[in-house]
Amino acid sequence: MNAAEAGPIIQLVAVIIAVTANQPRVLTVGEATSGAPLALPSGPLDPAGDRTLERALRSWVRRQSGLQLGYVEQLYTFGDAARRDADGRRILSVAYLALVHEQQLAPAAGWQDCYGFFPWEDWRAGRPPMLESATAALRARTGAAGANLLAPELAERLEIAFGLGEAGWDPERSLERYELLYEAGAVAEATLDRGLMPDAGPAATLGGPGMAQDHRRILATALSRLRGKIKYRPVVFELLPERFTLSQLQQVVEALAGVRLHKQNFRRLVEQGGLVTSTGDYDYGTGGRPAKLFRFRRRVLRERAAPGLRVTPATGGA
Amino acid sequence: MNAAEAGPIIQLVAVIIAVTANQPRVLTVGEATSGAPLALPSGPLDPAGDRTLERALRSWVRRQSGLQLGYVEQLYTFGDAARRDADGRRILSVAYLALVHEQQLAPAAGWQDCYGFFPWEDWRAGRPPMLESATAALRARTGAAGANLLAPELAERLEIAFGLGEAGWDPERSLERYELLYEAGAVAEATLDRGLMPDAGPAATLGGPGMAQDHRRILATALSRLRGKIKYRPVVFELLPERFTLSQLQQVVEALAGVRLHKQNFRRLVEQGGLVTSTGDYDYGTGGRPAKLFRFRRRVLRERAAPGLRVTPATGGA
DNA sequence: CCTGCTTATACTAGGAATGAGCATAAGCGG
DNA sequence: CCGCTTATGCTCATTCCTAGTATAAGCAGG
Repeated sequence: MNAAEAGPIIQLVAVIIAVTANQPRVLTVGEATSGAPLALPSGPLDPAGDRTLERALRSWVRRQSGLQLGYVEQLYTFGDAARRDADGRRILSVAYLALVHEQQLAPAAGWQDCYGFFPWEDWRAGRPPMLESATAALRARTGAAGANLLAPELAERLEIAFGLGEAGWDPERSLERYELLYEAGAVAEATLDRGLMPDAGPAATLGGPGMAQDHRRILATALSRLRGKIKYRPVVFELLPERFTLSQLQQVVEALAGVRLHKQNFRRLVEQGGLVTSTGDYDYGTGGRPAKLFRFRRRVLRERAAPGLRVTPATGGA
Repeated sequence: MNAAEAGPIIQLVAVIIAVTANQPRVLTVGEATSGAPLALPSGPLDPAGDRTLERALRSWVRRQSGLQLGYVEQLYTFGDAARRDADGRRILSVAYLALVHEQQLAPAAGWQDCYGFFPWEDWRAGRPPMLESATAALRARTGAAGANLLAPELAERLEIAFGLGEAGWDPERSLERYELLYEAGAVAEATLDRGLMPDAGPAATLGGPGMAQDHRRILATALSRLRGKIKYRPVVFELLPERFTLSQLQQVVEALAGVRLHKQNFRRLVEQGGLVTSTGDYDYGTGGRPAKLFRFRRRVLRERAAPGLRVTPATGGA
């Protein structure tokens, strides 16, 4: 057999996340000014040289962008048949999620606001208005499915993903939401990928121009994973400087979860949970009473099985 | 460039789990009687035919074993340079986790007891005795690292993975435990893979003959994932028949988590949590008072964000 | 039919964790 | 000193969990 024809191309994709100025950011390549869509950084696997996939990723990220990645975890492997390169060869992408500290942020690089790609995911200022049009488009499709047997199942997925039932909005389900919108043709790339979706309807440009190929789906996968993970593993600290105030910590968590939290309860959770220790120092630049500076307390890993930060939205809404 | 030389081979691997007679089982291929090590079922990705990786997996599993898979999720992609086929070509394996109902169990197929591969993971009858030798081997290695800078970090990983600190035993960390044992040369395949581990020591056959290649690592990954997932998604029901008693449900959870649970509290959790509804029927074959038969209540997905089964070990220990 | 065994189910006291809010402290600019 | 800001401390009612005790309802054997 001919391996040249048989084997898909293997690609590594990096979703590199940082939080700056209360916004989750993702590193992209391609200029935003030109018409070319933004893309996630990706690179090859050198089958001869790289001992592990993760090492391969680290090495070309460092070469390409100068970033020395710290926390890295494998995210998902994307292999749908529609993924092809210019020559029509199938591409298999192994995606990784990386978290970098704020100061590591290379100044010139293309950091993009994550919620620019998913405006409906940020509830920090209350329920995002465009959710109405999004769910309306989806409901229309459910209705359109009509006599189709898929309708009730679709309706259930919709209800669960967008928190229309008693469960309410679950930040973790961002991937499911993206997938529903994609299937409904309500995001830009959906209509490009398939011609078979005539009911694209009015909301075809939800969330801006999207990204190259299926990179927006990869980013949605990363957001889901990250939002889930902060609940039971202390990954937030990978995004913060060595020393931080509790407000900073809370703001990073809120930025990731896209939800506001109750300040006093958050503080209690973090302090009583043993996740941080006070350095004796203060931050005087808060604009009010100076804030104690803390650092992550590694020992908590030995003390508690699942040390994370529960994200229970504050009642106030806004 | 020559794609035939450059591209690794892509393989799909299936970890197919069922629970029968209170034991988690995994489907394997290769005869246990001969000396050939057992392997997880694996198959190719047909780049021309299969639209998605998951479909590809489902189709060759059905052809090979006659099993029609229900619940399937992607597990992890394994791509270390050491993974090679007979011709020395690098293999990239995309592993999937599948759960099947007990009655789907093909009779003749090679179902193996999972804890045969990881005897230290089953705490249902109390702390497994061989843990002593395992941790002893690991401690020896930590000690041996001596002046090495790695020592404290290794000691911390050991403490966390095996629950030596206040946190106690965390069923979810089965992969970390396997990896530590592998690194220490305390499982059979470790010494085979590298010659560079002289201090294999006395415990070199922990957990029996192992599996082909790195399949035991893949199985450990699956166990970790599954143990984690039952806590926040109702996946257990994929392993049970349509109707079941609460004791059956509890036994399946216990089998997966490898831990005993408090009966009354488990019942309350499940019933008050709205995870099940009573069918009006009873199972009279329990040997005692007849047990109500329940079924999974799908609606809970709409009502609760993370409907799962917390696994808090019962105090009794044994 | 009563006894003793089994497993299933009901209920409860005490404690810990959680959700929501009030109150106070300590900077700053005027 | 006033009024604004942000940070921090504390309370209180409620829910949830832990670890039990107690009761129900089968079966086998005498």
